[in-house]
Amino acid sequence: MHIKRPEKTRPECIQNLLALRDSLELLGGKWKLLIVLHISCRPKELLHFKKLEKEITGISAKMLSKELKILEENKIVTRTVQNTRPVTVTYTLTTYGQTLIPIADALQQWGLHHRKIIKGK
Amino acid sequence: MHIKRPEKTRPECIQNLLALRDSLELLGGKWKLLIVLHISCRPKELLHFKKLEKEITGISAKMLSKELKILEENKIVTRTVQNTRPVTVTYTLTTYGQTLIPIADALQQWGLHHRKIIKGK
DNA sequence: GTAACCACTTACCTGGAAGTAACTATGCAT
DNA sequence: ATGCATAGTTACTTCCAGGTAAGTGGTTAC
Repeated sequence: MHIKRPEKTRPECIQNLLALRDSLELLGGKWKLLIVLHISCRPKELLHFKKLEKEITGISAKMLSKELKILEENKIVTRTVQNTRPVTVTYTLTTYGQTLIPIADALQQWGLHHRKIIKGK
Repeated sequence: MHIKRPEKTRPECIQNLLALRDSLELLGGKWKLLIVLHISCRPKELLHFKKLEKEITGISAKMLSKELKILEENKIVTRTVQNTRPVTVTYTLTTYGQTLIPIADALQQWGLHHRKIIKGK
């Protein structure tokens, strides 16, 4: 008699869809992962507020400020005031925030591939 | 003499931020990754439109229909009309769509962890 | 013939995401 | 005292993702 293979239903993954909702709620917007990836990619000299604003094409000071505040509240970035003149503020990823890098990278790679599939077609 | 270590700036990743924007534009909404994960987790019998609508808590027929259409246009899901009475329509992930599963899983895991860090605190 | 089921679609509406522009506060330079 | 730089904030506005509710078209069951 033929033993039925279990359907590959991955039941474990369904239980915690709330977790995916949480992630999407926090990170699903237009800017947050972009900011995280930017910070992860840049040398220290480019992590000032003004530099980020210039380098992240299209973002406004208002959005950058707002998003950074949320990221800070969620322990993803650290805000550090430097005693330069005029004062500058640098933003860096926390160790915890660095756990987002593989995810952002993966999404980026996927997007790169997707371009070829969809737009290159 | 001490040899200076290169800053870990990962310059390669900055070039293609457009790709991340693309991914976020397509997948950054409230429902798409949730739908993908749902389809990936469910046995065939639960992949009908009506079943999906019931199982994905909070989604409306309108949103489900709209999102599935976009996913189909992007070659992520396949729409199959079954000749049952009344006709049912099943949605499955394409091979290409399956490349999103690791990403959705990773985001889900991250969200699970994040709950503990932020809300459990 | 009417009621029920499936798979949507259409019309209408609203809250919040996001944009623009101007403004604040602080300190330095000339 | 005027101008410039950093790091934001505030006020005003627009737009659209997403919600609600009702309707459509096809088929079967009674």
